[in-house]
Amino acid sequence: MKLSEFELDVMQLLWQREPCTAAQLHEHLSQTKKVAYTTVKTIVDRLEQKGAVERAGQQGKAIIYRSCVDQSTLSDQATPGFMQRFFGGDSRSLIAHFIQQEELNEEDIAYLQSLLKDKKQAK
Amino acid sequence: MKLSEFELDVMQLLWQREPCTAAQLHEHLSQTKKVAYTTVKTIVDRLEQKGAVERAGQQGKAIIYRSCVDQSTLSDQATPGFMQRFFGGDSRSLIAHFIQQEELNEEDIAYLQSLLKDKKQAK
DNA sequence: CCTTATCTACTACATTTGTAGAAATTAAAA
DNA sequence: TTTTAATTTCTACAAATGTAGTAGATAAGG
Repeated sequence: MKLSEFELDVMQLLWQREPCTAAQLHEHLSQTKKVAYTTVKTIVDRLEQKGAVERAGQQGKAIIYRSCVDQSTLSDQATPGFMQRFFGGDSRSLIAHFIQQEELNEEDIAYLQSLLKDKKQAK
Repeated sequence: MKLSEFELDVMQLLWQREPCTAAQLHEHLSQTKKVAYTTVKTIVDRLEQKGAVERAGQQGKAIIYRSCVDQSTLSDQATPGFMQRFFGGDSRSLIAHFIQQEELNEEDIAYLQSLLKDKKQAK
């Protein structure tokens, strides 16, 4: 399943607070970005058409939506293309990039170290 | 600078073998994907318009191109959006995902471990 | 020098994406 | 029950994207 950037922004919100209505999604998106309610609703409709979202009931006249794909499924799909296009397919340099650029606390670091250790063991 | 997927595919090739002509790019892309020469040339033209690529001479009647943005600049720009959209902005889970999903040899693992150690030290 | 194969430049078009208004509907309020 | 305010549906449209054809230019070969 291929979703656009805006569609993913909506999915992101939905994953965090589902089930919810288009109005609620609009509410939260508005905090970051000036956007009309109908624009958000259009995106939700497209997500429904693509089968990423489904109706989970009503609340007054408003439709309650819920996701029907999960984040990990989509990130699994997107990951190879991203790695190829921005890091020439070199997973090591991608991981290195993130380790160096991103904020990580001691606990995060310890966790990632343990993952690497496991990875090594598994060989 | 915002480039499309196909544009990035061409950039990727260019970074690996620049400077080169549109015909050479087409040659390599053809190995993976059925695509007309003029399609590739159109993408190169658009990249030139966007200022991602420039002319670096001629070879017969063919134009030789060279990139004028580098991979790290573009990946730095793309990274936050990708992390947000596919991992809810959680860099730790993104890195974890890649460590677990991707193929890494012992040397890669050692390298990444040293980066984490540095990261910890720097605190 | 003329022909030709190749390359560029220009144009075209369907689809997707971001964006939102207008019209129709309906739950809720009065 | 009638009005109203919020929602859904439908429609629209510009820009970006993937895709490629056509026409014109030109280097290279004969």
